[in-house]
Amino acid sequence: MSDTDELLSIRAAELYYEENQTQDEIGVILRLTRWKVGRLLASARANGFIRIEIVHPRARRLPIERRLRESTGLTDAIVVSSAGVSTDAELQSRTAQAAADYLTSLRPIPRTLGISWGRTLHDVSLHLKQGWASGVNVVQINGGVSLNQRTGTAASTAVTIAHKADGSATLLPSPAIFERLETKQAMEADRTVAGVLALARDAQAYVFSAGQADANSALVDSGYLTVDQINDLVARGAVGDVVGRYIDQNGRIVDPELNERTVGIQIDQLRRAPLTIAVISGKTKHAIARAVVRNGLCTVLVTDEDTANALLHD
Amino acid sequence: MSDTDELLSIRAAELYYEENQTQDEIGVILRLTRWKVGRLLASARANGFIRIEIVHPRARRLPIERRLRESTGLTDAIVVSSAGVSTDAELQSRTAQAAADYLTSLRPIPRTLGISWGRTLHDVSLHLKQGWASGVNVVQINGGVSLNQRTGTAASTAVTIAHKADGSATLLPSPAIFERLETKQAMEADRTVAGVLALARDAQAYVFSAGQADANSALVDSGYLTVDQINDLVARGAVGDVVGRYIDQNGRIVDPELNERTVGIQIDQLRRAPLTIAVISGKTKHAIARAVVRNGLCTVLVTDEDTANALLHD
DNA sequence: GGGATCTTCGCTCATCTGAGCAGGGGGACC
DNA sequence: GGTCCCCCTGCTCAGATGAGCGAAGATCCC
Repeated sequence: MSDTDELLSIRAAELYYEENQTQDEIGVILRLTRWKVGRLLASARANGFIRIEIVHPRARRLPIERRLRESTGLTDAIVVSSAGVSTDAELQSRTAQAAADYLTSLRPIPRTLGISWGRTLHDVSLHLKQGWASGVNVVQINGGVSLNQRTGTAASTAVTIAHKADGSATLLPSPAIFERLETKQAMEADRTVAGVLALARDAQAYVFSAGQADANSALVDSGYLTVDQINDLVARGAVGDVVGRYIDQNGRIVDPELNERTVGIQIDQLRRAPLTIAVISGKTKHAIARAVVRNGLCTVLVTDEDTANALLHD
Repeated sequence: MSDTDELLSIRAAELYYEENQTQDEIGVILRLTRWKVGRLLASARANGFIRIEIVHPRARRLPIERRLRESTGLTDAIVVSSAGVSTDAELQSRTAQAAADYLTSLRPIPRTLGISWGRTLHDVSLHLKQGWASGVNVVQINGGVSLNQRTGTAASTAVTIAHKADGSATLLPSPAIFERLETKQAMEADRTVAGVLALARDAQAYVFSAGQADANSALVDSGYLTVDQINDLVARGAVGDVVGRYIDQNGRIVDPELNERTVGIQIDQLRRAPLTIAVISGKTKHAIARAVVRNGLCTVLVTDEDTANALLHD
C-alpha cells in the first residue's frame, strides 16, 4: 500500500473508531468514495494498526486459546487477559477465577474430583460460587498436612470446594514428604490412608497447580524442603513440582529417591487420566507450565496471556 | 446491569472482536437472541470494557482534540497518540511530524511565516516534505545566533523550511539575549536588523515551540543563561520560555529587565496574531504548555496525548 | 393481592457494511 | 508505440447491525 494510503487509512480509522462516523461520512470528509474508505479501514486492520482490547477481569483471549489447543493438543485451554493488570497477585486471582468458571461449566459434573493444594487452589476454592455443582466428592491427591501455619489451607481448600458443591471432602491425612521411606510406606499401609489414595487414583477429574523450583516454593515455605535441597534439584534440571513431585523440562522425575518419599498419586497417573486441569499462572511459572503441557500432564490448561504466549513462542 | 449480564457482555465481546463472529452466531453460542447480543455489546462499549487503540506514528486523538478546543477556545488542536511510544524522543518526533502535516495542510498558505528555533522546530523542518508549500517567506522571530555548536541549527531550520517550500528565508542575525541593554538597542537600530524584526512582526502566521524552565533549557545549553539564572527565574515563578522570553503560569514576563535584553518579537505580538501555532510535547513541558494555552499565546496547539490530558484535567 | 410504573424483550425496518464483479487506467514489456 | 496484464475503482447486492416500538415481565407500593 502506498504511503499516502497508509496515512489515509489512519485518518479514516480515527474518524471511524474514535468519532463513530459512518464510512459514508468519512468519505465526504476525506473526499473519498465510501468503498475506498471501507478498503482503507480493512487495510488498517490487516496491517495491525487497530488494536482492540477487552479490559475486564473476566476477559479471556480466545484466539490464543485456539492456537494453544492446536499447537499442543490440549483438550481445552483457558487464557485470561492480562490487559490492565499491574500486579502478579491480580493476574493469579483472574486465573483462579477462570478456573472456577471452568469447573462450574464442566459437563458432566465429575462425581469424584481430585485436587492438590496450594495458594492457587485455595484461590480457586474462594472464587467458586455456592452451588457451583452438586454432590461432588472432593479428594486430596497429595499429602498436605503442612509443618507450619499453612496447615489449615490444604484441608480448607478441599472442604470449601466440596461444601460449595454440596458434596463431601476426603482429606489425605499425611505429610507431603516423609524423611524416611519406611515411615512413608507404613503410612500408606494404613487402611484409611490407602483408602484415600485409592479414591484419589479413581477420581474422574483432577485439578492441580504447579510450583516453580526456587526458594519461594510452597514446599520450602511449608518446611518439607530446605533451600539447599531446592538448589540441588534445580542443579539437576528441576523446573518445578506437580503434586509435590519435582520434574525436569522433559516431564521426568528429577530425584527418584525423593519421589519415593512423597505421598500422593504418581505423575503417571495424571498422565493417564482423561481430565486433568492444570491451573498455572505468573511469570515465574513459565518453565513448569511448559513442562506440564509439553509432556501431557494435563488435558486442560488454565493460565494467563503471558504464560500462554511463552508456550506458543517456543 | 446485572452481574451475569456483565459477564455475558464480555463473552460476547470476545467472540465479536477477537473471533469475528456475527451477532447471530454469538447468539447461538451463548443461547441468546441476536438482539440481546447487540445490546450486550453496546453495554460493553458503554462501560468502557472495549478499548480501541490506533497504533501508528501518525495516529491522532480526535476526541481529545475536540475536548481541548472546547475547553480552551483554541482554533485548532492537534494531539498525537502516545500508544506504543517508549521514549520521549519518539513522542517529540511524532509531534513534530504532526506539526509538519498541519503546516502542509494550511489554507491559505501564509506568505510570511515567522518561526522560532530549537530542537522541536528543527525536527519539524526535517519532517516537512519537499514542496510542502510554494513561495513561503520564512522569517526568524527571535535571536538565534548561538554561542556554541548549536549555531547552525537555528539558521538551518529556517532555511530548510523555506527551501522545501520553494521560498526564501530571512534570518535574524542577532544573539538571543544581550548582556547589556545598550548593545541590544544598538543592534535593533541597525537597518538590516530592524527590517527583519518589522518583517517578523507582520508575519501572517507563527510557528514556535517553548522550553521548560530548568537546567536543560536550550538557552542554558546555548550559553545565554547560567543555571543560577534559571534557578532564580524559577524561584520567581517562571515555568518556561516562549521565543526566548520567560513567563510565569499567568503568561506574564517574569523578569522585565531580562526581557528587555532579549531580541525578537514580544509576547504580546504573539497574543495579537491571528494564527500562532505552538508545538509543545513531552512530560517536562506540561507547565509551559499550560501557560501558553491558558493565556492565549497560541491559537493552534500541536502536542502529545499526555500533555493534552494534563491540560484537560486542570 | 392488585394496580402502577419501569425495565427488558423480541421484532420491524432502515441503514451500514463487506464480498464479489466488471470496467478502466497505468505500468511493464516487447 | 503497441499490447498485455495487473491493480485499482466504482458498483450491485446480500448480509449484518442499530434505532425505535409495542408487548411482556419485573418491581414496588399500597
